Amino acid sequence: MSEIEPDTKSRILAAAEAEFLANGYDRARMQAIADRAQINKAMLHYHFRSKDELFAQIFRNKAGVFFPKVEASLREQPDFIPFTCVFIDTYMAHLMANPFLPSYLLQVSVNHLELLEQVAIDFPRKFVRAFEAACQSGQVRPHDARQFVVSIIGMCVMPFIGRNLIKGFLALEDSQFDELISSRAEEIKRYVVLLLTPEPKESKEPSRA
Amino acid sequence: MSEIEPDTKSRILAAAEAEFLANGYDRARMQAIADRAQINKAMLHYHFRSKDELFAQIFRNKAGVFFPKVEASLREQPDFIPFTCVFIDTYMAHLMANPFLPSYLLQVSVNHLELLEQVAIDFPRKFVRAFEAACQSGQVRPHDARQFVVSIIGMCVMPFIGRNLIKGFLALEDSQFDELISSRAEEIKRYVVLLLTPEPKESKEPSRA
DNA sequence: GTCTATATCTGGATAGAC
DNA sequence: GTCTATCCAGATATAGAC
Repeated sequence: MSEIEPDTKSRILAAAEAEFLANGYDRARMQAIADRAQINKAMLHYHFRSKDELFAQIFRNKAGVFFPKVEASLREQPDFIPFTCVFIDTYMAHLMANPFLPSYLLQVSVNHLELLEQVAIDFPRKFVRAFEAACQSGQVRPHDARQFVVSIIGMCVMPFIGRNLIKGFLALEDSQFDELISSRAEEIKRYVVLLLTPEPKESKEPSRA
Repeated sequence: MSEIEPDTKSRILAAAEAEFLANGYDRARMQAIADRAQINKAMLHYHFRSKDELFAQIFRNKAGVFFPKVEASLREQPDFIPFTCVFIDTYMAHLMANPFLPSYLLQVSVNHLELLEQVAIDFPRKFVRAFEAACQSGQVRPHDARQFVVSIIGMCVMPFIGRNLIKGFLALEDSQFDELISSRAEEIKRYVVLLLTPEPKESKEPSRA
């Protein structure tokens, strides 16, 4: 009408995003998306050929923004530890802004693996290389880089994919849970610093037999 | 025949477990389960009323074994850190024996939340309480217990729910990935020890031999 | 208990008028 | 571009013979 309503296509995208987020790909219903967008089911197929295509479009949009932004935080820096801390802040900020992404990625990794390949994501490997360099230069405590990456990702991502589970297990209210998420970056950085900081050289302590 | 083949019902259960693991609840097909069990589709409905019922049965079985076992590792112990290490070993061992469970739990937490409530799982809260006690007694470095729990779970569970993702991101072969999983418990325990060990007040040696 | 055949239902996709 | 009506495949579930 006269309102500055977003055009149909973007309404559909927003509606689909919400529906996919709420229910996951398999349980998401084209009808429900149409309802959310307040249009007819046929319009979905007019603008996007299929459910698959619709999902792929959204995923590409999101991933195309997300990964470059995260990767931008990976600019070379002299010190690896603060560099990692920046990465964690960036990563968590983007997750909080796009809390659906981890679940999407899991979906994709099971149902639409080919989509992943279209999005070049080499920053994990870059990270691993940077980590290994830092290990050798003695900047960080010697450590398996891949284990470290898995730990970081796991700690960051867990609250987003396991929201219901965690809330249930720990008997948390929504507000408590959101609070937990918002202080999560600090928590993870604490781990990182503790884990990576090399033991003082001349120490009297036995270097963990 | 004359072989000591398991009876139909258990064959179905095993087949269904495999199918649910491979494809998740939504993409699991009753026909595929029947094929795996080498019986007819109708038999599934004879022994278990519906797909939902079949899933629920499996879940209850598994959860009924898993949680008590894990909980058993939570016997009171004098020192909280070794106690946590034992917990991690137990937890990871059970995950490796039941690699589908984390994905199941996620499924359930989205689609079948009511199933979770049937399985009494109060060990996370017990753990939190034990943790807080240890904090106050100065046995461990002061710390947010719930954040800690989320971190542990995330680190343990990540490789099981994100197998494809991790393999893709880090460009790992199956063998490398399995190796990563099998040394994972050690990795996590290293984090735990570093994080929980109180800073040496003045002493020359941290109380860990 | 086990099968074959079939009913039923759901949901993605298309045809065609406007 | 938008709608109504419809198709059709795929999947769960049931009927009923053996």
